[in-house]
Parts: sequence; structure tokens; C-alpha cells
Amino acid sequence: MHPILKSYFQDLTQIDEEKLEALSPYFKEKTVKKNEFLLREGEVCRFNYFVLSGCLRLFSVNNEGLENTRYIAFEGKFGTSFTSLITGDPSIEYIQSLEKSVVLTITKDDFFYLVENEPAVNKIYRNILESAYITTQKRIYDLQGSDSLGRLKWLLKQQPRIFNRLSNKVIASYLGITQYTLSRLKANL
Amino acid sequence: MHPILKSYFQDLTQIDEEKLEALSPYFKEKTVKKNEFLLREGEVCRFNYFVLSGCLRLFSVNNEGLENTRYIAFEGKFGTSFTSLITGDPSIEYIQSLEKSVVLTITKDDFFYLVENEPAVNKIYRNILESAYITTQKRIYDLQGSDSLGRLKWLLKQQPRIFNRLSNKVIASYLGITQYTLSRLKANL
DNA sequence: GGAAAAAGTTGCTCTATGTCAACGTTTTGA
DNA sequence: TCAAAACGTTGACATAGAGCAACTTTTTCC
Repeated sequence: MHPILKSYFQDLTQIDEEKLEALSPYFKEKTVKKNEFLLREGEVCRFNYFVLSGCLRLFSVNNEGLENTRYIAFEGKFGTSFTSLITGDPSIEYIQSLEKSVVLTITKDDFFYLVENEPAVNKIYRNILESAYITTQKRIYDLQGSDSLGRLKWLLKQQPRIFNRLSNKVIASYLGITQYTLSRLKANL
Repeated sequence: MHPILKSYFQDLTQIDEEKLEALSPYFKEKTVKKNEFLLREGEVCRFNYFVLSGCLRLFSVNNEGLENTRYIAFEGKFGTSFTSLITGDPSIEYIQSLEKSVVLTITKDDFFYLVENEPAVNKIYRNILESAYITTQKRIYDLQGSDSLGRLKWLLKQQPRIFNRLSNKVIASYLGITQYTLSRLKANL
């Protein structure tokens, strides 16, 4: 098993080496070009992705063509459209690689099979969902509770690497503001 | 076991009657007055609540004293501040009963004990987290993706009972707008 | 049942942020 | 390596929605 995924499991569970190696074949390595799409709106999501290097962005495009970025999965994180994966409905969001990335892919069926039958994966999945719950609770209060400048400062403090690695356009779409407003805010920080 | 909670389990799991009855003692019935608080900001959340009748509101208060409502748990739903329950950190949100309500309470320790040791509860918890994931994904895109009128129409369509049972003030705080704006929007629907 | 409090409505004004356009800078890919 | 495209910045202007105040209606609870 790839060492990054192995650490991920070992940090969250007490799984033994043998079982860990048994899980390995379910994950296939895949290299993704910068800006390549792993999922488009309207498609049913069929894979869960674990990022080994690079990063994936989850975003949607609204009626006016504006992008909203919901989540960035950096290396060492799972990232996929769980909503589509869980419901089987067409996705309302896109998954795009923002950098040349290497990911491990596991199919939806394999993933949920392991969730049901392998306690370590059940635990991992629970942890993913719990983390998502915590992050999005904060995000909802943050989106509604502060103005653009407040949100920018919050993000600078919480996730500084976002500013090193992502374009202003993506950051703006993550903050829910236009790139123009972001540019002005940064000029006055 | 209370029939509403029993149905909840039976809809989501294949648990047998005997095990179901064994779970019953973990849940204690509690009556809550209208507007009573079950949790305040800064307190560590110690219970999970299952609503039998009435409804609970999860909300936070920002620096300017404005309320943001994140979730309403109506009858037949679990509702608590999972973030505080999971992390053990003080809650950033309040839990308040919006109507005279009857809830079943289960302690945090009992709940997570059952999540680990009773497959049916593990499944229930997974379902709660998955539902929350799906709801909040939509909510984030909704908050960022449309204007106030769009959000109002969306809510009217998705959750009409909210309009029958909750005050405009609460609805406004759920939509992330002021009561004034909501009042004006409704006048022009 | 009635006084007091809370909630809802509406006019006026103000402000943060969006929109659009122009222009400089950086990145991309043939 | 160089042209084209994408990205970032900034000014001028437009606008959705906030803030506040006055008033009406509804709810609360002695």
C-alpha cells in the first residue's frame, strides 16, 4: 500500500499490516494533468479519490456561469462528490485537478463494500463524514456571519497554503466573492 | 422503544425487535418548553436529541449579534451540535426549542458506545452524517449561488413546512438575510 | 382579558460588493 | 521562444440588501 494512504489508515485506525495490504489492490494509481476534470456536472460519480500529490477542487457553476468552490482536497486527503456517490444521482458539482496530480482511485462499489465489511474502512469513512460535517458547519456560519474581509482573514489564518498554491480566481470562488473584490481586499490588507 | 424512533431504525436498518428493545433504555424522554435552550454557545454538548414532537433549531450568533440558523430538526429527526459532540470542544452554536417539544435524549458516551458496538446504530449515525453532508453541500452552493429571492423560492419549494411553523425572523436567519428583506421579498412574490 | 413585549411591515438612506472595461503581467503550449 | 490566452489590478458606475425608525399586528403571560 502506498505509504501516504498507509499513514492515513494508521492515524485513524488500529488496522494490522496484513489487512492493510489486503486493501491495497482496491486502489489504483492515476496521474491527472493540471486542469483535467475527473467528474463533470450531470455525470454520476463512480470513484472516490485519495490525493497523493497535487490537489483536486470541487466546485459548481451557477445559472449565471459563476463558479463556487466548495472544497479543495490536498495531498493526503480523500476527495469526491460524496453526494453523487451516496445517492447515485447525477452530480451538481465538478471535480477538477488544479495541479498535475497523482491520485489513488477506488470504485464506488468497492468503497461501499469495504465500508460495510471492513471495520477500518468504516471508521475511515465515518471520519471523512465527521470532518466534512465540522468543516461545513463552520463554513456555513462563516459565509453568513462575516463580510468579505472577515472571510478572507479567516481563510488566511486557517488555510494559508491555499494562498500559496491556488489562483486568486479560485480563492475568490471559494470565499464566495468576485476576483475583483478579492483583488481590492488584498490591496488593503 | 418509542414508535417514532422504532420506525426510524427500521427504515434504515434490519435490526430485530429484541435488539431494538435493548437500545430503548439508552434514550430518556424529556419535555422542553417553547424557546427553551438545550445548549448554549460555549458549553460542551453532552447529548444527542431525537425529536418526537415540536422542533429544535441550531443557530449561532455573530459578532454583531445577528443570528444564523443552520438547521431545524423537526419530529422524527436527530438534532444536536455534532461538531461539539465529536470534538468535545465548546459549541459555537445554540440548540433551542422553537415549539413545545418532546425529545428523546441519549448521552454522548452512550451514543458513541453504540456507534462502535451496535451495527444498527453505526448505520444510523452514518446515515445522519451522510444526510448532513448532502444537505450542507446543497446549502453551500445555494447560499453562494443565488440571490435572496432565489434562496427564498428554493426554500419554499424544498421545505414548505418551515413557512407554516417558523417565524419570519427565524426563516430570515436561515436564509442569511434580514427580516426586513424577507418581508419585502414576500410582499413581491 | 388586557397590558406589555415581540414580531412584522414599510419608507428612506447608505454601503459593500458586483459589473464592466481597460490595461499590465504571467503562464501556456506550439 | 514567442504569440496567444489567461490572470490580476484598478477605475467608474450600478444595485441588492442592510440599517434605522415609525408604525401596525400578533403573541405572551399575569
